[in-house]
Amino acid sequence: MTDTQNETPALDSVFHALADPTRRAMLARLAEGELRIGELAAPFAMSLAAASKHVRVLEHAGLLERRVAGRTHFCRIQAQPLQAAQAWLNYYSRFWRGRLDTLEALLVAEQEADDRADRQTEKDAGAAHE
Amino acid sequence: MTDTQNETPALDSVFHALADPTRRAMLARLAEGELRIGELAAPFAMSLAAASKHVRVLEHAGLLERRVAGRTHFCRIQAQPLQAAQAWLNYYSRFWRGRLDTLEALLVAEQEADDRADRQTEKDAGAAHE
DNA sequence: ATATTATTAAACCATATGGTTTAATAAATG
DNA sequence: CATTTATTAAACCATATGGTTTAATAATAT
Repeated sequence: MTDTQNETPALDSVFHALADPTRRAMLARLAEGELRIGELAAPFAMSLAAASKHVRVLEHAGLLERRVAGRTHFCRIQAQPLQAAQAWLNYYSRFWRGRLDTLEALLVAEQEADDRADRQTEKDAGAAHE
Repeated sequence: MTDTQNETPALDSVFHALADPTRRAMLARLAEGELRIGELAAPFAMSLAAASKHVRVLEHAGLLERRVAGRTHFCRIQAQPLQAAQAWLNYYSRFWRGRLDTLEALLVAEQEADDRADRQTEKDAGAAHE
């Protein structure tokens, strides 16, 4: 685990940005290509000003880059910061899965011990039979 | 893309829960095993009540399960909801990476076209020379 | 029975969030 | 130049967040 205190502000803002369905939908659309603020806002039942604020949240999280061309602002996704979030999730979910695996391994080991015991008794029974 | 509207409330609460460093640190510790609320709260410079609220946020996001034994509450991680978050991140970061790859492929293709053109003119020049 | 311990409830506070509406700014267009 | 278009700024509002402190609750321990 690299840290948990220094890379943290980025994670804060990235996870926070992702915690809103409007913003996730915006990112989803941006994955297909560059969009103007107006286009980005269009699908949502909210004022342009509100959408504009969501864009800024994404921008501050580093998930979106803005290119101003005249009076229109073009937005493109910048998914690099997602990697920190992914890394965090992967690390801890692996940790968790590891724990589950350990548990499962224990159960399997128990089961196998039982199986061996069963086979042994079968064999014994068979030997007695033969 | 499974949806973007129905699985969304879970994503909301999971990402929101993860957007706070205290809660991430709590999860990190829980990855190592079950802890009481008091133990979970100990490392943080905040009241027990505040920590207790963080625990509830994690609980509501489904990331933490509480087992009450007498007066003490034991918490264990329940990382299943992380998978939805992981899935979202993986899907879109792959999308993004795909786009980058496409862009890169275009640039490489252009470069190769240039190279071919260069080789051609070299060859022509060579032929003229010979 | 009384005290101690583990945790939540309640009331409160400052600040953040997600919206709105009404300007303001600045660029393209008739 | 006047107007329309694209976007943000500002002021405002309700509710949420992350804290605090001081009870309340309930289970142990003395």
